[in-house]
Amino acid sequence: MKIEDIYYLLLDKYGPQGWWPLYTLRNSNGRNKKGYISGSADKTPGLSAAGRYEIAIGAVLTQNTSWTNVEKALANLVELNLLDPVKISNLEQDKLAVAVKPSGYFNQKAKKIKILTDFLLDGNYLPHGNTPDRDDLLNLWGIGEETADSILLYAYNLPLFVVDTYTRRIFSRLGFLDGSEKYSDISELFVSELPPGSILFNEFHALIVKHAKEHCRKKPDCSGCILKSVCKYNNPFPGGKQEE
DNA sequence: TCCCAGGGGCCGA
DNA sequence: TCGGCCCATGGG
Repeated sequence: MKIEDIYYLLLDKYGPQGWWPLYTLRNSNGRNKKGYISGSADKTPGLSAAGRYEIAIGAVLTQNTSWTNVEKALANLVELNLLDPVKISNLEQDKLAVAVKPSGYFNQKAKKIKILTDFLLDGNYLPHGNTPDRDDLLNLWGIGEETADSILLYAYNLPLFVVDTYTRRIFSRLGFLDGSEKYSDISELFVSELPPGSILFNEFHALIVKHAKEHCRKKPDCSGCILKSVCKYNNPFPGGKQEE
C-alpha cells in the first residue's frame, strides 16, 4: 500500500471535498458570491481577491481550532461588514479581537490577522497573479509552516503539501510515519510519493481532514473505516504496543 | 467536569 | 534543536 493508494481509497469513499470551504460562498444563498469570479480559462472557478483574502485569514482563524468556531468568527466579520482587507487594516486590533472571539486565542489571532493583512496589501498579493513568497510568509509573526502552506495551496494553487495534526495522526497509525518527523520531512515524503500538482494536494489534504473527523479522531472510531484492513493501529504486530 | 479542535511563539536546557 | 508551556472559545 502506497500513499497514493490511500488517496484514491479516500477519494472513492468521500468524493471531492471542494476546498477551500469559503464562508461567503456557502452562505450566499446563490447571491453575492464574493469568493469567486466566473470564466477562468481552465473552466474551474477562479478565486477573486475577496476569496483569496478569506482563505488567508481563515487559515489563521483555524489554528488549533474547530472549523465551527472559525465560522462563527467569519460570520461576525461578515455581519460587521469587516471581511475586507482595507477595513481590517484600518480597524483597531482590540475591535478585531472581539469580532473573532468565538475562534479562541482571539488576542493572538487579531494580531496575526492584522500583520498578515498588511503584508498582503503592501505586497499587492490579493489580485490574481501576484503570489507571496513562502519564506516571506514564514517571517511574519503568527504564520508557521502549516498556515503558510495552506494559504499558498488553497489561495494561490501552489503545489505544496499541507501537514497538519490529522496528517501526522492518520499516517502514523497507518505506519508511514513514526510521529517524530519534522514538518519538512513529512511534506517532502508526500510530494515525492504523489503525482505532482496542486489539485491532488488540495484534494488529499481535504480528504485527510474529512477522514480524521469521520473516523481517525484522537480517540478513533474504527467501525466502518475503509483503511481498517491496512492500518497498523487496528492490526498491531504481535507483541506490538497499541497507541494510547 | 473534562476532553478536544485543521498551530505558533516563547523560553530554558 | 527540542520539549514544555501559554494562548481561549464552544461543543460533545
